[in-house]
Amino acid sequence: MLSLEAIADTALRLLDEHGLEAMTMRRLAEGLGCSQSSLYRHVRSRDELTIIVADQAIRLGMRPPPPGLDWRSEAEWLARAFRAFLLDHPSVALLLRGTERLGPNSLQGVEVSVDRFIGAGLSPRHAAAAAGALATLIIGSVQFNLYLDATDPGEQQARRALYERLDPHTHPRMVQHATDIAGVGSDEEFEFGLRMLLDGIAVAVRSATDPLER
Amino acid sequence: MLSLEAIADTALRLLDEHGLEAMTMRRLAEGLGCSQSSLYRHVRSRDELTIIVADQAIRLGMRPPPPGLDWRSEAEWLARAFRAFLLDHPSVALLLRGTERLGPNSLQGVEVSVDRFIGAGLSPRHAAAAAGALATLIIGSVQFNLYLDATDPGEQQARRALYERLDPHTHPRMVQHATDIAGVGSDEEFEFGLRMLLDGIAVAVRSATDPLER
DNA sequence: ACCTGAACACCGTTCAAGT
DNA sequence: ACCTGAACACCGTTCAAGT
Repeated sequence: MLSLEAIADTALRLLDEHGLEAMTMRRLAEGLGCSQSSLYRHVRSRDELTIIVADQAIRLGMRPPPPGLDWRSEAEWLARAFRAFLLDHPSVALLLRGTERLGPNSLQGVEVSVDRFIGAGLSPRHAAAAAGALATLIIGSVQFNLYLDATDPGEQQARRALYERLDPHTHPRMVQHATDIAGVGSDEEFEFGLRMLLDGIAVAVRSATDPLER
Repeated sequence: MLSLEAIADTALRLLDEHGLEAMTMRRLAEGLGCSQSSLYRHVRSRDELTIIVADQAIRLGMRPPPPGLDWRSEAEWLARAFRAFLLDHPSVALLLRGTERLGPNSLQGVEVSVDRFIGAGLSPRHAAAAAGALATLIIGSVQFNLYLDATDPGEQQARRALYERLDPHTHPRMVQHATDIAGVGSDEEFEFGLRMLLDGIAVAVRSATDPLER
């Protein structure tokens, strides 16, 4: 017997095992042992399905952080946990386009983020903006590095070679610092971006909570 | 007579006028007055085409900033200019997945960003990471808000209504601050994120250039 | 050597026809 | 009332056949 949950589960399995292009209505029906047309009884369209699957994935990717952390450590913990989940399920990252923003689990994520930033001392508007910027950084950093594995020395080497072969007149920095730049993987980029963003938020928190500023 | 440039131009036109789903090999061939198969003479696959188009779009989106700006003002200028370009060509944002990273124009963008951050005082590794984080924020902020126009009062109102109707037990902040949170559009989110990120980078710049730290 | 019509193996979606 | 086979209107890609 067909249910929305069963459809979402099978879709996630197809995604993980065979990638985004395998998440078709035909293969979904085959995996569930029903006809393609039956799927449309539970889902308006493939687009709607991807929104449901994305929201479901967000539920799976959100893990409660250990208690007792300050706002910054907790933000780091949540950000790293969700990023790790996406790295484990790379095709899921391709589904996250903002369209799933209003799903129940996404809303739960916004609630948690906004609550913590308000707790830290930000205004509701700033808290919402900070939560959005953080989510953008997490999801974007996975999405924009999906097919680049900088930990693979072969790929790193290939990038370095490409940079070194550029015209030193038009790309002096790339040529000069080819090894350094090629060596910056998505982990390092993410951790640096996270630190910068949270440093900036810390500045905002201080100026919001500093009695001299009020 | 068919050329890669003509193909990329027509693809961009299709994207702008009719969206991503219109960028098909068939419609491309029709627009160019050639057969579908001819396209494969210039392009290995549709995937390769999207990479070429993405890189071409990056060229169009990069405008030289006015001279004389300090590193931070220049970063803001470049970020806003590229974001404005993407908002003008929303479907282009859907193409940017990191796969285009090694195209000639993307490499030019990395060169410029890295050069400025090194000029500000960051190490090459940090400069590369900062450039990557900034690009992620710009592109992600457009991508994750593509179908949400928060300046549209109807949509803002709908979001507020949705937040207000949530269970106050599980979503206290969303209910309590529904108006505030619904009112934060992608512009505000982007500007806040940009400020936070650059504040954080400013901290790194100070600690890298401060003689006491060396 | 260059080009392409037609075909192949897929898609998402619909709907008349079945039970 | 519920389900689905078959069809429709598309895809990307290939390749034998033409010039």
